[in-house]
Amino acid sequence: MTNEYASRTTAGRRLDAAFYRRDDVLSIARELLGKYLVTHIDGRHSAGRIVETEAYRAPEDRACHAYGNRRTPRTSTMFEAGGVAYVYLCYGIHHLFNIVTGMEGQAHAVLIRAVEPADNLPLMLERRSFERPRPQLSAGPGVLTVALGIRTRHDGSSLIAPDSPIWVEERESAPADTAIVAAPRIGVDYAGECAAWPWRFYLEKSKWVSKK
DNA sequence: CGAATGATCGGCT
DNA sequence: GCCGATCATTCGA
Repeated sequence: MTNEYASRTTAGRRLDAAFYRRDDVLSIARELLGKYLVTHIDGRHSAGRIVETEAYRAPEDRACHAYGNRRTPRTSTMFEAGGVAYVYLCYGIHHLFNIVTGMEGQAHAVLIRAVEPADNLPLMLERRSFERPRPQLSAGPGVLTVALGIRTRHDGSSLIAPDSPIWVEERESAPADTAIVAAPRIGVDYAGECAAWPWRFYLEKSKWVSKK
């Protein structure tokens, strides 16, 4: 793997429109575990192995920003065809990265909650002002975006286009179903009964998950 | 225009 | 475990 921005060399198979543009966001959230989130941002390459995700699905999901298929300037990205980034500012501080899925008009998305450092660890440490790797480097939706250089300016960015700054690729065989835990999502207590739905998925044995 | 509110994090008790 | 930071977004007046 190279760290040169000019090179688009990949270590695996980039996920395509057919992967993202499916109706079942829960399956996609599961299948993203073990895939690699790659960024070429500010002329620099980095990547992390996805170990924790959450699914959000309008219209019935009260935790989803597009609950009831509510279209606002912010949520419009979620209604695009699958394969683009939905990035928004949370608590005025944190940039949270989601992957839009489904067909155009379906507001479905997968929040990436944690990654294990994969490519260019020194850069990820630098972006977080860390001396040495430890889980807080990239375990959590607000910190992994810092480690990978993702910001709200990437909202709406394609994950499919050949020159896109962010994409996901497959580098290894999928984890066994028994290695995956399904649990309620984090931080959505305001969402009533939806808060209990087990739409959070993580690799049970990973040390890089935000919360067990 | 004013006010409320977060799909979080890190520091402090 | 608790709590404040910090601001774009949203909604209501």
